[in-house]
Amino acid sequence: MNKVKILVVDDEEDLLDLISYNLKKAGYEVSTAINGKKGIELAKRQKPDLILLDIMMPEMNGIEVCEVLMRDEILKQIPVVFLTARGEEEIEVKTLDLGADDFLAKPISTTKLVSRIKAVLRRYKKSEEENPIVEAHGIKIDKIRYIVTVDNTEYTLPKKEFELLFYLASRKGKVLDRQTLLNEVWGNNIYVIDRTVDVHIRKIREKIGDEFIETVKGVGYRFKE
Amino acid sequence: MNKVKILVVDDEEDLLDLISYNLKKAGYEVSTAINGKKGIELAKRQKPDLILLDIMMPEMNGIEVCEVLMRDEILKQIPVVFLTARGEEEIEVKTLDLGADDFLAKPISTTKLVSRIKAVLRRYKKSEEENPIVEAHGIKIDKIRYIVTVDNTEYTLPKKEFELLFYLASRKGKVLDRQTLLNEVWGNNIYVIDRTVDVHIRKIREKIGDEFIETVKGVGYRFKE
DNA sequence: CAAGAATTTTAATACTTCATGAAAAATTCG
DNA sequence: CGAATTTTTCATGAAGTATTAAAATTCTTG
Repeated sequence: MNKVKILVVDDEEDLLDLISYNLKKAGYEVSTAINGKKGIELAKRQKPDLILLDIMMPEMNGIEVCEVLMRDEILKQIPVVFLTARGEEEIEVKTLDLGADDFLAKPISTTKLVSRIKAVLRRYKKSEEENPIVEAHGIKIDKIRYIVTVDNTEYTLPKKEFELLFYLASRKGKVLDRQTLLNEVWGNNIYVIDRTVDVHIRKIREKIGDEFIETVKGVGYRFKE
Repeated sequence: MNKVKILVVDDEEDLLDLISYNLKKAGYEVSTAINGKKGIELAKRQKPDLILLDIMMPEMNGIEVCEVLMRDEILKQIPVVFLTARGEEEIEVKTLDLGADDFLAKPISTTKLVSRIKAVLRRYKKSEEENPIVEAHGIKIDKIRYIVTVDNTEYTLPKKEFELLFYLASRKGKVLDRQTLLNEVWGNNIYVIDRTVDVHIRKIREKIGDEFIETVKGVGYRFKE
């Protein structure tokens, strides 16, 4: 449940701030670059989930940046959304084959910005997702229905408890420490003390019984194999 | 083994050739029209499975073409994907009302063109394959007549409410989050806050009773299995 | 078996989410 | 056009959830 990372590249600092602020408010992790070169560097280092790229920039424009990205086997996978000013001349529309995922004309409403970005991300949503139904020892954890079944009794756990259980059960036998669980289930950028995990474990056990999750003292928790 | 037919309408012959070439390569049967009027003629004669429509065209623009198509009982069923040049944001809003299925901003890579078209066709096909009558626990939802029957009492729900209910009921047991519901029931390109879903759910419950749709806190809604 | 360390449990508090009512905006239809 | 209906937004409070702190318990090890 890590936050989605977005890289914004624009030479106008004000706009960078504005966009950054709104994307953060919408729950994204944002990094910014003030020119194309820095943008490429950051992209390589961070591997963001989406790049928002201004076309008109001095030195290296957005299209050039995009061309560089496309040459990298990993970076080429990342969806790119272009920002363009209204009235900018067409840039060889017919021959360009850049792989833009969307275009947003400046100025753009923040609502629209966010929802367009959501739409693009949605299209890219990873298909390599975990199997949504985990079964073992008479327990069935169904992420499609958000229902846990133990010996034909159904339980509805609250979101965090369900996701914690699901995460553990998807990795049967593996001991996971608290920090890992926090990172993976809660998300990287959340500030929560690790005792919180204990309490959730306790609540899960309270509901479905304590034979499924084992404690490994000094290390973490493990779903019974 | 009929090929899927796509009609491309654009006034720029080069672009028409480029798109046509790539769609054919992707296994589609392609026909082209160089202006809106010819496009409509061809659509009537051929009944394509999808229409790719440039917005900016002389004489009759893409929006006008679409409006004509919408007046025809048969043609209105065909999904329309718009091609829009950068900076034509305003137009986009209008086309939403027309029931556009997607937007492609020029310039677009041919790979993306094809994959987006595939996505639209997939989505469209799915809805065709849905059984138009869903029954469960004394409720019958009939999409042919747009009537819901609960214990022999008939209800006529407004469009959005009906479609939301139908969508949920067609996926019994599956938890659907608000964003998915918005995308699937409202459409990809619409900007509506997700609390809207809540209100519609409430109206549905108000009318047919609240035993059918369950709330999964923090996740979404689910039709009782 | 006692001390220290780690976990479990309890309980209090802060935080989220959703249902609801009402009103504004958009759409439909006469 | 204008009234009726539908759709969307907004504000609020109640219910449910998550988090923290702290006390009780269990476990480990010398």
